[in-house]
Amino acid sequence: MKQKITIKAIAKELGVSNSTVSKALSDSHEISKETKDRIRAFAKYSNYKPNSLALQLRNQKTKVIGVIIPKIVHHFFSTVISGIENTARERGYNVMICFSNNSYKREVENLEVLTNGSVDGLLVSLSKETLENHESLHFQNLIENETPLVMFDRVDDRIQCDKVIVDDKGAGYKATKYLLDSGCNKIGLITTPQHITVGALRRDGYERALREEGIFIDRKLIAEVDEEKVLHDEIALLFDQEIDAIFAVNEIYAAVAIRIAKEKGLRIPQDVSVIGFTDGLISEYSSPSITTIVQHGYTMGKQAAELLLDRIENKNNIKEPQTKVISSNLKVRESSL
Amino acid sequence: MKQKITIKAIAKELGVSNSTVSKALSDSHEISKETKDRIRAFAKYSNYKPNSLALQLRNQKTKVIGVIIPKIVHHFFSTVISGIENTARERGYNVMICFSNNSYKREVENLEVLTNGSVDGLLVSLSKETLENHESLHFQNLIENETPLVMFDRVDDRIQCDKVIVDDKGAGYKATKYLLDSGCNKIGLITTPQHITVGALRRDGYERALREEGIFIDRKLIAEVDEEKVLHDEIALLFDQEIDAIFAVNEIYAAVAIRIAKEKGLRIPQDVSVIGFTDGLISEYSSPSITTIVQHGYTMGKQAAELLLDRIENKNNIKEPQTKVISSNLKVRESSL
DNA sequence: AAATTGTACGAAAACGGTTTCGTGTTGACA
DNA sequence: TGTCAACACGAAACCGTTTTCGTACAATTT
Repeated sequence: MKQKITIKAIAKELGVSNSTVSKALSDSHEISKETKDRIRAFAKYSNYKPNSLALQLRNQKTKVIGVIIPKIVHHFFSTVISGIENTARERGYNVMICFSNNSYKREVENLEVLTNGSVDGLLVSLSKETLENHESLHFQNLIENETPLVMFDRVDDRIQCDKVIVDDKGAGYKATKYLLDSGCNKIGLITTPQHITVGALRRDGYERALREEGIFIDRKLIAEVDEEKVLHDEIALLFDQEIDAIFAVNEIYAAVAIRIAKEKGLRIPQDVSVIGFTDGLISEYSSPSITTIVQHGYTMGKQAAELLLDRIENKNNIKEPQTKVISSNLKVRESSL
Repeated sequence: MKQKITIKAIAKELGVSNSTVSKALSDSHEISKETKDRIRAFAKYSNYKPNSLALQLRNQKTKVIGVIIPKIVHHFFSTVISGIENTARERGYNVMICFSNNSYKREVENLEVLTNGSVDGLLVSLSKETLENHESLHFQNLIENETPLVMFDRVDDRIQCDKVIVDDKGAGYKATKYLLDSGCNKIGLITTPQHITVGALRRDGYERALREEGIFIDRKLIAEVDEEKVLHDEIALLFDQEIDAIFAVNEIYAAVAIRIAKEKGLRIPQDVSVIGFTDGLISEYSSPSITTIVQHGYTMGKQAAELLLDRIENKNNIKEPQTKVISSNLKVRESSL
């Protein structure tokens, strides 16, 4: 890469001092019109652009926010990123994105790198490993440093920072209630292991809806699946029970459930209704299209970014961490009555 | 954010000079063991970490690569990003991601921001608008500056830089040939308008395969769809013709085609075979699952990043720009015979 | 005893900007 | 003619680090 032109070079070329050039370019009243014109013309001619590193060092701020997410190849997270990037850009910030790949070690590494002065604040969604092992001490340093930090979606309650989460419990309730209202009462649940907070919360909502109707919560109707390899088989077990509906905590589980139902000769939604979670392309384009809880990832990203930028710029000088809850709604499609 | 501890602060605290601290921390032989120990102990105690901005300015390199892509909420691009981030990380680089949102204006803006010294090189996939209007002059400056630049997937041949592309023509040929070999000969094509290079190339491959078999290329069997709103209707028109197979240049088009076929009471694949492009979640999880050309986005990202990092670090001092072609293969699933 | 070498550290420049604080020149005014 | 303000610009510090070079002192060699 060729050496870019600097203020020094301009100063030398035109026989003036650095300060004069700097002031001329920032339209200071201290500089005469003739000098300004001369300097500006030359700067434009030589395609001068201020070196942002130098500015960042001087101003002690980078106008960059760091983002750490579990993975990018994931429809929900990519919509969140989209929301983050958009609001950041609107407010003059850039984003630096890292992926923990659901590994604790990589999350810590990313944290190390990003907090060495290259970002003004952080947006984090915790990795699966971190959640499983309940190890979030690496964020404690940030809190002590008063580094602006906002967690979203996959958060740890023990860390005192701003948070943006989905009303998973409410959404689970909403989906289950819908199935109950449409006449189903043998509702299977396909969820994650309990340490994945979002899965656990959606399950809570499911159970609450059933209890309200006085329906016994049958463990046999609940499948906790984890490993992707045995996904199909584990879900198939559920169909050995007598069921008239399925609530799946993500769209892949829902799609697999539909496939199995078809294999068993069951009609959807006449024999089995299916509701998924996270409104992605699968839900929209498969046939039958899938009724889902839409999660508003874009909104989540937007709100998280706004919360962070307000902290960074100290807009509202609130001290206490706040938590925003994004409510989700049901989008009824073909897979439910 | 609290002021972090600096070398200066350590020096002052211990009554030594900056240079001594710096040297001690980098284990220079110039410093006595006792002094080193004293300084290191204090640095560790006070949780000292070098300010990366200062280092970047000093070393005239940021260890960051910039990425500009049309959009992130797109399975193929997110896999590419994944490949980029992984190889970058392995080689000690971070990535800064921007989205043009398919707008020329935003692409230029992003370029401006990223090339002001904050990145060592750029990875770009052109926006739709840029491709439509054939305006890629904003990249000419980069070439003149000798800024390391690699374009991938959506490239402009007129820009002299490294490129990584998919063998779209070959893939289109491969898909069509497969349909022909399986006994189909009235093959509909669902593609993009001609200015989208990838669509045009896949169409070329389609036409070549037909010509080789001496089959007349029927314009009525080719649907050029663009606006997402009328997607369904435009594709439906194709089914007014007599067809026994569909080749769609992306998976959404394929999914919509399957839906329409089902609506018309056609069985898949017995009555109509369908092949899509870009192996995403829809193809994998919908039922029937969709035969697709898999594009190896991860590999593309990886190769693009490697090409760029080699340029940046001047590994192989090749001068001429090179182009890598990623070949794609057909993944046969349920939607084809 | 003088010269050389080695050790251990400090001063200063450099990266590319901004900003504060002079300072020389001019013109107006008493 | 002396004083003062306004104007237009330059010197230098600063952001946090590395690195070159200089140097004081002690130890060794001649």
